[in-house]
Amino acid sequence: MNPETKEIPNRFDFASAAPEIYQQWLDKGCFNADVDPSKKPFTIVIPPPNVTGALHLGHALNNTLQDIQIRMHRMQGFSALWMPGTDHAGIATQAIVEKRLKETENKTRHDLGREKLVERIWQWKEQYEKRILGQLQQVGCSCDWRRTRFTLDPMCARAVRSTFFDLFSKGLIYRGKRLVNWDTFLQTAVSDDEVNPETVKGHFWHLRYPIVDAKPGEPTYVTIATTRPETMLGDTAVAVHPDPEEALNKYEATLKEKLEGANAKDQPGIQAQLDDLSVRRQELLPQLILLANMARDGRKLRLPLVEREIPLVVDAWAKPELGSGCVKITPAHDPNDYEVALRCSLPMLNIMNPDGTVNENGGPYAGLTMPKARNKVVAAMDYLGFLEKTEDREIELKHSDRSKTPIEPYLADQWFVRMEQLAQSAMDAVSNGDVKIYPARYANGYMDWLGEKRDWPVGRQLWWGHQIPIWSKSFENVSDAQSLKFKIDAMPERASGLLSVSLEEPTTLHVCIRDEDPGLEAKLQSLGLERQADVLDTWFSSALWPHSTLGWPDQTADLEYFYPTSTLITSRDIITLWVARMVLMGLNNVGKVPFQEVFIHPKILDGYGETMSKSKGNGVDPLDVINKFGPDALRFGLVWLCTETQDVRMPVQFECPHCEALVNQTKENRAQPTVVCDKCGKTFSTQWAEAESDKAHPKAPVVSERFEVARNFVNKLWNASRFVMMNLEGFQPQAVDFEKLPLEDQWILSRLATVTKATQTELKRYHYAEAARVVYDFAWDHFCSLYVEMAKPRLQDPAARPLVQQILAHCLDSMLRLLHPITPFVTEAIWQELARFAPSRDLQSTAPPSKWIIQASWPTVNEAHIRPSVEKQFAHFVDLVGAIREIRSRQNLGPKDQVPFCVRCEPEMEQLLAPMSSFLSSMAGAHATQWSQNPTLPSINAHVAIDQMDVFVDLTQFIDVAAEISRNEKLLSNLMKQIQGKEGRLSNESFVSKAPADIIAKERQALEELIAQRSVAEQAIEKLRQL
RNA sequence: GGGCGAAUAGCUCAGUUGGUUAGAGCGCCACUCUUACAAAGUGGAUGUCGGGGGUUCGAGUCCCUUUUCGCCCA
Repeated sequence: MNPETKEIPNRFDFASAAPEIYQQWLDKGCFNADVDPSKKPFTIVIPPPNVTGALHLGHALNNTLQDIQIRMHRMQGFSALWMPGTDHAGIATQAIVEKRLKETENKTRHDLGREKLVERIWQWKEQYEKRILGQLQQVGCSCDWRRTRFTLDPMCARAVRSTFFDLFSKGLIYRGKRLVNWDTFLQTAVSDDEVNPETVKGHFWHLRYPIVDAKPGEPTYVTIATTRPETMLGDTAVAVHPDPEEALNKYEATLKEKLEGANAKDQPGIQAQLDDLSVRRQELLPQLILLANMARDGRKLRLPLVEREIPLVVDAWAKPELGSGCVKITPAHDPNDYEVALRCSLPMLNIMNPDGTVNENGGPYAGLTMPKARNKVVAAMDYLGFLEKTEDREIELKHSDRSKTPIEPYLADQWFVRMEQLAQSAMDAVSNGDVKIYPARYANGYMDWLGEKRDWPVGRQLWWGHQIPIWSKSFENVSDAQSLKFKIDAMPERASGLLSVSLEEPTTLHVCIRDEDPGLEAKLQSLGLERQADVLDTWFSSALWPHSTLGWPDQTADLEYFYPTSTLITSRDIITLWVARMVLMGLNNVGKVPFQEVFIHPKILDGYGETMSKSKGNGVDPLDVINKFGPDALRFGLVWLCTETQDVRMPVQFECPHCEALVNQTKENRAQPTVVCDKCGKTFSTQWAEAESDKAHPKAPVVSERFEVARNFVNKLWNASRFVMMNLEGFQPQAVDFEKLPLEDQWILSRLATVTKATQTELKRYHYAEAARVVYDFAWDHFCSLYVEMAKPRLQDPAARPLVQQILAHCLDSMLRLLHPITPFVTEAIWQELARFAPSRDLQSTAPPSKWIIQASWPTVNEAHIRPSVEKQFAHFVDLVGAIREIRSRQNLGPKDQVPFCVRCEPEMEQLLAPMSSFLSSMAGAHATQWSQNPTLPSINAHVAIDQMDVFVDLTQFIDVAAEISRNEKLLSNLMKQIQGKEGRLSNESFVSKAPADIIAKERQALEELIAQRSVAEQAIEKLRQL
């Protein structure tokens, strides 16, 4: 043994090695990517993590996948830029800081004021950005850290201003009244994408509104039904269908059509609806027709409680087939009612304050929260006799994703981006292939969402974000507005394109400024214009990420060289919110798509198929995994599970801090503050521990045993390398003539070339798990279990030794390169060691490889080495070893017992395998006595039939008769089953007449072989029984 | 209600255009501390491919239907 190698420990000490290696990469500037005309660019922009908190396992997966592409392309000679950064995440971040403020200081944001709050959030950002970037570094991410950006930094801010100004000038940004989802807790509008419907228990209240001056024969009241009775305070009409009879006819027709097409199970339900319809026709229709006529006459209702007169109107929104056929209209608090109000020119009455209490329009109910107002309204209506009945009902209630509180629909001023053209451009980019989405099925959702072309509400009533760069003023009359507009149009900044102005009908003026310009802002303020308080939706700045980070709006060299980026790797839940918007903004701003490919990776779920989250207690912190298994195991483990079709399901365990046992996490124990270890019986605490008594127990990290496979693999790689290095003493690089190599060398080189090719192909098409599997099998099964085992005796032979050393060194070298993108630390550590023993080891070139594997070149595929015939021949050897090993095991032979065997085979096989006899001795503990077409069989033997060979192991010394009989019987029954199947198939006339000839021939041949094997087995049993 | 996806060994997952006896890792059983690795080695056991129909000489794979689960949208 080489004395030097004694120093190599038999475990990779990742805890001390990884940070050191990472620091060296940093110091050497290995991650830096610059414009280099001699290279092709390869660019990825990171999906910027939110600065709301620490990274979770999903981030670890996302970033590992990116790092693999970056490292591979860097090795392939690209100028590989990975652009890092974080996202300010408007609502989420502000919500967290506000929550903190409330908990620790019992203050609201209004106590602090805008400036102070924003200052606090910056502090939070600094803290978490540092933590997030640190985590990425521990995972091994090779980002160009010099370029780290933040969506709220000056560079991004400039891009946001330019974009906003451009869209505003093109008339693609406008302000309108829209019904928004109002979060009364955060006091901001949230987008449709940020609300979740939840089914809750509620009621359906039937209320009566009296008709003013009902004439004889007319009803004295109308009945309406609602799930939100408090909104009656804001009612401005009641609607009835203009032609109830026609509407019912239409409804009946659709029901009948549906009935015909329905299956037996659904039919009764539809029939019941039809029955209900005919009752309606008789009992309700005459009155609805009457009410429609009264509405046309301009008749009024008296709205109880607030005692307002409101009109009865006709509108098709009132469905005669539902409820009473009449519907209350609350334009300011319901999207459908809002549409009705527009059609019928009804007033819109807002009854809610931003904090979720009833405002002065609610009369006596002003100041109450909406739920309290509901109780009072219902009680009062009941008291007055206007409550007809109350039904229990399950209702879908929208909840804010951020605050988890119920949403109040609410009419407010909102800024919108007009999506018609922008959305179309992003759709075209995918349909014409400029942007390719993998896996392709995700293009559907992208297309459907963009296809709706819904205008994008971009304003948020927050303080944390890019403030909308618009100054506005409303006037009493049109002429005042016009005259100011004239004045502003005449300003020099207007002519130089720094300012744009638009008039919102009828009398509001909006001015947008392109750049941060305090002088100009002051000028506008002196004209009485005031800046909009709202900030932009977070996704507005994220949408610019691929070009804003490269310096746009300046035409920088970076932008020219690195844009469009090569690929975007992200998770499926933001395909619409983020990916689609990046495409349309890139096209609008730069005129080119932001990336050529998009890869959507799986989500990580826990063992129950639920998404991991801190609030459930099933989240796994990547750092816990790194501490236990190492960064390479974390990465390899994630990649190993990252398959095409399925989400990653990962059962989660607590690691007992007392005994290190893994305790399965259940839905019960993951919610407890303390858990008792089922191995050592001691108690440990979880993330929920708050009481001092609970906190006294040590906290258990949450990990997953899924990473054990990867940890073991890293260890295998480490030790295989250790073996190679231990045996490189006296190594001299030598030229190798492939054609003259022994079979085993040709074989491993053929495997290596094939695996190199496959790894590269699979990684390029984002089949990560497949790539990992290919290298894993090569390293473990082909290299370690076979080639290294065969190398052991050869290394003892002075004649063979130099060649074996050369092949070992070369294979290890290539394997390290192939694995480097997935497991960067351990490969770099081994690479450094290997250079001490074999500074130059390439088969083709004598030039020493790069000092750092991160900068080494990607292995090239040597097509000439790919030999299917060699691999087939070698398979015979592997079969033979397996056959003998099986007999040995069945006979319970000790490892030192050498058994003789003979083989019946053709001369070609003998030629092939006889030279490999020595390997059979070392690997199977067996020596061949004969290779022949007609060997003399040992008197007591165990027979195994393998492809083109009959192997007879001489058991004269060892036989365990019972074991051998039972082995043969089992074999026999297996053979019988197969023979039966084949005979059945071959006697089936239609198979013989219809199946292709080659398939039939194959079946026939297989049958013959099986029959031959059957008779051998039968004879063997017979013979054994006689002993 | 609409769309997408999944269901294969005890667990987590592969399975390319339909074609011998459906694979891997973990776990399990047995035997080995054999001088790279016990986080290892060798061998072994384990499946009505969710259910039901259909197409085909032949279906885990294609078609229809159904159940369950997950995600997205309304």
